[in-house]
Amino acid sequence: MQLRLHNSRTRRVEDFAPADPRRVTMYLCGPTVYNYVHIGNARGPVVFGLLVRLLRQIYGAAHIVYARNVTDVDDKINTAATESGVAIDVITRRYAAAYDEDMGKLGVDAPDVVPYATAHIPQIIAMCETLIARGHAYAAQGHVLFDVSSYADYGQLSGRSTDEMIAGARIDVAPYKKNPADFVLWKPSTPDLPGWDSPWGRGRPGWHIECSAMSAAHLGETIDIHAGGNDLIFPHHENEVAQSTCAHGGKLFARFWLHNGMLTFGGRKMSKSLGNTLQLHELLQQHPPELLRYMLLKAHYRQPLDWSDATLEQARRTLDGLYGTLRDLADVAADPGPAPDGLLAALTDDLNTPEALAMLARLADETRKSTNPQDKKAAKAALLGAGKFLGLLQNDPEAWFKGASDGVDAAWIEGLLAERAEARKRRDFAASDRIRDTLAAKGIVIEDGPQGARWKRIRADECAA
RNA sequence: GGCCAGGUGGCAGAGUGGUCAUGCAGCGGCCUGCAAAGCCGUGUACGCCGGUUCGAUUCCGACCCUGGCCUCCA
Repeated sequence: MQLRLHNSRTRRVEDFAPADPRRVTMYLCGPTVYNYVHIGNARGPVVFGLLVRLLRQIYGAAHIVYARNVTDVDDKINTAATESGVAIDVITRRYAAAYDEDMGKLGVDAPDVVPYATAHIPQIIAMCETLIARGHAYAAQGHVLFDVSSYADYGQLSGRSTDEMIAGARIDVAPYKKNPADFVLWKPSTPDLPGWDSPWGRGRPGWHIECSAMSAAHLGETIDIHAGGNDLIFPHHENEVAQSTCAHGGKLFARFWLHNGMLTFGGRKMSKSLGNTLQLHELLQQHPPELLRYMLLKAHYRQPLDWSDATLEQARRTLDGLYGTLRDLADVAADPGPAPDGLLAALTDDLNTPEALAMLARLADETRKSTNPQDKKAAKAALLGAGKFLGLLQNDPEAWFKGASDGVDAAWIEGLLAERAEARKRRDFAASDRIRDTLAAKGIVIEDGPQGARWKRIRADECAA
């Protein structure tokens, strides 16, 4: 099955083949750990994490090296530390740990390597020195700046010319810059802020050089796939290309560039500066993690994806349907099978998760409709296998419907159900319906079946309807 | 203003040069004491205007609109 991926570098969907199938390398720009991330920040790790799962399936897990960095030196971290009066390393450790934990809840597999910027200062300094030695960077007043005019292809990835950038530069042009578009590789630090000794005095790295240095350190000079949000194309990825290519004697930096679309909220990009963010950490306390994951896979990764209560509710009902199938067929013994070919076909087609999700619906339908026990079991195994690959449908169906304990006692429910069963046996439907109403008032819905009644929780907003 | 995406049925969201996405919601029916769940059935969808074509939602061009980037940003 040929993997096809949209390459931002060529702006086309292309057949993917790694430079070396025994060592497939991929890098994703990870978080800056100064606070909890918002749900939009989770889209990249989730969708590209799924791509890594696919790569591991195709090439073998032992042949994939996937790095997702942590930026733990940054102005925003310093600001957060100053404002909260908490030490910088406490801040970075706290939010890096929270990030790992929350990603785990979202079903994101751990990367093979998680490089920290502060653990790569020597490599960063060395890369700066190389760039200076090769005439691509210069030192000025304790800074090291990349000389944009030294790299003819600057602007190619983002599709802009250097002239335009200079003409339309809204950035403050520092007096020590040769060219307004030159960007910082290294900058001086003050005694109260994190800093490292360097040939240019005590300082700290600029953001862009960190990713170049870390990807080179762990993945080599040319990597197969570099992924990130499309808001990073310029300047971050453009600068990475410039730094890495120039430091490595013109070698291609990333063969495939993958960019995910933005998550929007109220029609605008979810971002801290706009103030329209929903914290992943909080959402995980309010909703099943799987529901959040489903939401992030619902649209194709390059499309914008709008988050709203309405779409969240739709997604929940869709998952209710799938779990309803699994609950109805709880007595069919089946373990998750291998990922079905159709699922892999959808995913190898530039990670078409909507098609993959449509397939879950078809498999669920097939599972219900199968009359032959063998077919039924096979269909359920396929459904569970497809779900497992996507990181979905692995919970106990009863638990999905009954939810976490939220104040309604299960024993009390069971007692009322027993009472109601007696009433129905007497054909005392008035009493029976009274009990149903009592439970409905608590958000419990009864479903009568051949094996007796079962129940599920619904959300408060459905009670009235 | 420049660069880059995108506009699909009530909603979400794939896809395709000429019979089907899929899900949610709705409607009709079956089942049920009544419901719920499930089942069956159900919808002249492809921003606008031209062009190419036997035929375009799908290709080409113009236009309108939306979003992203151009400054930290997944």
